[in-house]
Amino acid sequence: MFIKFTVRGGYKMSQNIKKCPECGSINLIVNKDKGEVVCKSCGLVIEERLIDFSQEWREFDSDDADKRRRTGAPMTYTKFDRGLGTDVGQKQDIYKLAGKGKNKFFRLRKWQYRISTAIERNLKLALAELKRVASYLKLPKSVEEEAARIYTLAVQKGLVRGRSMESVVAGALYAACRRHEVPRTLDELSEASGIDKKEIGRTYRFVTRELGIRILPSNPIDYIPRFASALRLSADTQSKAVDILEMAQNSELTSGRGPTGIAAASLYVAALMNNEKRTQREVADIAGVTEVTIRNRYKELLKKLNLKDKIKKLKKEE
DNA sequence: AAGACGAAAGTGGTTGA
DNA sequence: TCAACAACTTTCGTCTT
Repeated sequence: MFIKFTVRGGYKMSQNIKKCPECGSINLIVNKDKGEVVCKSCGLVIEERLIDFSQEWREFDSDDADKRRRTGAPMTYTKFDRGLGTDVGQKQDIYKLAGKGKNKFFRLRKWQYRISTAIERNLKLALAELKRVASYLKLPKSVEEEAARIYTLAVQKGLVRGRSMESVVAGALYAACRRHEVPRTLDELSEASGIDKKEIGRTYRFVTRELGIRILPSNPIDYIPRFASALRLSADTQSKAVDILEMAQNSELTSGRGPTGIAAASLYVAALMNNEKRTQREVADIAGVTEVTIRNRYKELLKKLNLKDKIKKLKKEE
């Protein structure tokens, strides 16, 4: 006989059990509920924990789906109730009720409204704002989700009190970006959310400290691709900049310095070497630092990495 | 004339007493 | 809580291309 089971993905596998290995009988019973294959003659359990991967139902229309599906939408922090909330009815349901039923219905709705506590209402607003800023910055969904989680925790700990909701949202987003290694500068967040840069930094520090979120110092390399594309530099220059950055990190030029400044400087050098020169001002604007900072970093890079000779060589070759 | 460079003074945040 | 401090910025004058 064949015991057929379907593996996820639709791949079908059949296991060929023909007869009982003990008594040789071909009289086998498959008990799907228990997941067993038993020999009818001698009672030997040939196979236990048989797994049936197939769905035991199929859905042909949305009615079937409603009746048979046992799971709902995925849980998400980007909805104020994590996507798990239920509403008491929509208007169209009223017509199915009459008299007493109608009254009950309105009562329930009213109560549900009241039960929405201040926290939930705050979350609702805040998550809308979060969504707006995240999409403005074109942040990936995972970051948005993380930021929502951080914000939710912050609200639960009462950290929003005395601070503006928007600034906490911005702080949570900033933290989420850092954790997911898609750093945005404070300036960018400031522009997107309309909150003062200092304020975002303050709440960011406060929230991460209070929630005990550990955040690694952001890696300058993470900034390279974004800056490079904003400056329309070639992929070659980009990888060169990363090389330079790695060399800089090895000679401990990077510690204690602002990561954006270093990223900007190595991009500037890489562009120079690849004959795709950008002015210091251009790079500085994109990276959100001043020319002076780039100059300082640039100077250090040349000195420590002996790039000066290389640049000179390149120039002579031209 | 634009860009690069450097000096000097100012800013906001951290650290250590 | 305050002063010292490091990193970064702003501003401005000078030099180079």
